[in-house]
Amino acid sequence: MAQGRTIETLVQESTPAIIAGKLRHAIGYGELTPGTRLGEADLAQQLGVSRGPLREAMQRLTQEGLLTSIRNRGLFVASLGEDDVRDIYFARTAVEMAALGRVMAGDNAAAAERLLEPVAEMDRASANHDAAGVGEADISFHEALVELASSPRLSRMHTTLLTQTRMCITALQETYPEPDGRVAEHTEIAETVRAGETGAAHELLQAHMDDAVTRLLSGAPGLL
Amino acid sequence: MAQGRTIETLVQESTPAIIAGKLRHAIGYGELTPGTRLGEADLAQQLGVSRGPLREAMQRLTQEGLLTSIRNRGLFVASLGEDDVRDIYFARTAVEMAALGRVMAGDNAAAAERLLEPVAEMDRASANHDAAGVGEADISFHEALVELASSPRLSRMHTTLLTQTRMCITALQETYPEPDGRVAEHTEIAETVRAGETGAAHELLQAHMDDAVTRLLSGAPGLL
DNA sequence: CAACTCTACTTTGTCAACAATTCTACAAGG
DNA sequence: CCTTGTAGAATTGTTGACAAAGTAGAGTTG
Repeated sequence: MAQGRTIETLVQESTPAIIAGKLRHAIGYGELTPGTRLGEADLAQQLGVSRGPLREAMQRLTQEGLLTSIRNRGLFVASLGEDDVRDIYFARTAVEMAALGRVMAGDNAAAAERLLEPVAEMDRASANHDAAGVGEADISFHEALVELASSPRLSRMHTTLLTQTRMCITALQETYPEPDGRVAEHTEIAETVRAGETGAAHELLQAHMDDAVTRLLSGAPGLL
Repeated sequence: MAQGRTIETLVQESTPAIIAGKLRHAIGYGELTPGTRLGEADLAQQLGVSRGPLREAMQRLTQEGLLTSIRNRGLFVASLGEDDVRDIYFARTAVEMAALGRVMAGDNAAAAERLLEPVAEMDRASANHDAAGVGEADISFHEALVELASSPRLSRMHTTLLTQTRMCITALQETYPEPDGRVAEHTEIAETVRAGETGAAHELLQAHMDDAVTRLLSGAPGLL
């Protein structure tokens, strides 16, 4: 991302893109909870922009599936039911399995090193009993995995899915279990990558995903 | 989609969504070729809407990656280089392989029937020497495959990828080879699904995708 | 003759006002 | 008492106009 240039790139990204990023963050971290109605006038004033650019940004998020639009009634933060949780992880599995396959066709050692960075961060956060930090490092691990596949389209799709994953995690933060197990799980995946054991790595990742779903759903009897 | 109701649903989709659909179609079918600059005033008048809704629609397509935005200079139809073609098919493979896996965990016979519908259409078009029709049926086959997985997120991601696939096909329509082979290929996949031969189906689909890439790239020495 | 500068034009980015629709509250009737 | 109809208020959808940035061309200068 930030390529240490002498002069920072002049071409700034468009205003709607910036606003969309802020909204995406707010939604992912629970500042805007599912079902919330996004009043244009309020939001615009809050963000210091006019309604025009804000509406453009919201269209982006609608396209991503983070907002649902009802004509003449406004835009709402998408609600996630049990089916949605299952679908999010199903789609994530599809994306990350493909990424894993491509990564393991390349330099396994380098990939493992890269993957162990967020694991170390997770370990650190775990030692500090920082539940949010553990969650964030978890996300970083999977983000790194997909980045390593260097597929722009896979990464783009994954970004949306990760935002929705954050929504799930934020909404059910109490569900977070023993962090030591998570550190071990991720370490194991990284080490399997290093060893080049393709089949095992895929199985571990699949199990990791299935675990997450059952954990989330067992902790969420009602919908989000 | 169309659920034969007595009274059709009253809530119409938002204007930006409609416009985005039209633009997506125009881009997919080559009415707007890669690199084209989209002047707002012209397009708005041409579509019979004002600049506001049009801008909102274009933000959607930008989010999808169909348009690239350069601040203060306008929006351009995304150009597809060789790397993009490879990436499109890599992402499509990820999505469709996952869909295939889920489909084959269900009713294989029903799935095969559904998949053979576009194959029949392809055969018909092939008999009429209708190259475009063959291509469209090809797309329909893969669309049906993903629909059968009934995963909203996978379908959404796939829609974008199919638009980009159409761009490739449209840009290199001359590359289309003997349609008989294509009919056979798709038939084989559908029949393998019916037989429940999971491993074989995945291998066939993978080969099908790889073929498509090599065919597209061999026919496209220059970029699109 | 090439390169630079300045001017005018076109286009995008942003904003504020108007029109249309929906929600809320309240009153009337069965 | 519940349902139905009707105003008012608030919000979204759309349009048009203004300001900023970029582009193209002619003119000038080395």
